[in-house]
Amino acid sequence: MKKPNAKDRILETAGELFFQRGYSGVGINEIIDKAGTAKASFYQHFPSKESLCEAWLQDMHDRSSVHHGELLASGLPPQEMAAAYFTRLADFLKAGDFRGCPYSNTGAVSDENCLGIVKLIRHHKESTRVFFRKIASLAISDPARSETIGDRLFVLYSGATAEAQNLKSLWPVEIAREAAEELLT
Amino acid sequence: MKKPNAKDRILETAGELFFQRGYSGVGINEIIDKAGTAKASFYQHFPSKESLCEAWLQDMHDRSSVHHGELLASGLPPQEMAAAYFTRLADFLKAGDFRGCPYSNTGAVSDENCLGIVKLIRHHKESTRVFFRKIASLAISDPARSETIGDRLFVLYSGATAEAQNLKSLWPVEIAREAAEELLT
DNA sequence: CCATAAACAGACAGACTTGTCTGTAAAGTG
DNA sequence: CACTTTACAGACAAGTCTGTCTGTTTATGG
Repeated sequence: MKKPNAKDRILETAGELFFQRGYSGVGINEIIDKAGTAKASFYQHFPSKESLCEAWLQDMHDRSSVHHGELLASGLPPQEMAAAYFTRLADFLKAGDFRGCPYSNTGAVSDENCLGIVKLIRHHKESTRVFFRKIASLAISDPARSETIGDRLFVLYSGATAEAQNLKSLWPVEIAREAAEELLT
Repeated sequence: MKKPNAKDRILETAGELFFQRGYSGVGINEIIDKAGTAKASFYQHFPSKESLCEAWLQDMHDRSSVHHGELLASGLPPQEMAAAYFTRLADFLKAGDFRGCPYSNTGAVSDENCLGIVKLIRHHKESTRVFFRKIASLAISDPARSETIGDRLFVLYSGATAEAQNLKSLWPVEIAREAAEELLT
């Protein structure tokens, strides 16, 4: 009988629900019901729904940073690094019922006065861009060219995620993976 | 003093608002207020908010089909065709305050029981994919290869649109345009 | 044992949502 | 003029949402 504290349960439950149905599609009441906490407990830990969303995005970003770091430290050749990344992306999308990128999905519904959320999305995306640039720099010696290729990998990754969601299919990820491997040759 | 009929005013107003703030971020009341119609008039033309959204998506799809057809019939060499497409995409995003792809944004907030909306999104995306495949077929003789390149153009286009929205910047579109030109060489 | 902190339950306010309803006014058509 | 279509105005229902509040229970440390 695992029973983490209320804050962790809320964060985990909210994460699943936000991911599955989107930030605007989930209400506080459902979150606390599914997490088994009282509303007062929720507002003791999070001042608002928006701040809960920020905590969720931050949490995911930290996890993905770890993953990026591990992959970069793996010593794999860059093509295989990219291939491993896209393979893992495919697994992630399939497991999540093709719900796409949580950051992009959240950005699509948060207006510009959600400053904290917008900033977290931007920060994560920029950090992902840097990750791809690092992969590219392992395969391409010319710095300017490697930055360009890294950015292309980033755009491919984003498009693959978005269209896998729209089309509920994995072929965009396969296409992106192949393209990435060719770019890194 | 132009005064189109109520249905057209509703459709136009809703289109602007949906695009700017997302399907779930705009209510019927605001739409009819800004369109200057009564609620009863709205429900005389559209059985629900969802059907209004479908009409909007269909309307945009029809317009983009015309644009795709014109570009394909322009007689331009494929690289220039793609370049023109991405240039126009950049203009569109800039003019729309980097609100990204209306279809993807709508898909991010419509659950799976919005069957009509989901179908329209898929249809538009598949049709855009076909458009890029046609461009690729003008540059690449091998059919299998040209389909692959077309799909890559499609993924690049999607990623460029999504990340221009997230980062509020045009560089993803520039990157995608350059990559597209290289793919078609 | 007792005090303090944390989480519980749940009513409530106030503002929003979509959609229905009644009734009125204007415009076009015979 | 009479009739029909179209649109107007706006109250209303029934439900949702976030956030606040009061009060009770449970657990933990001294």
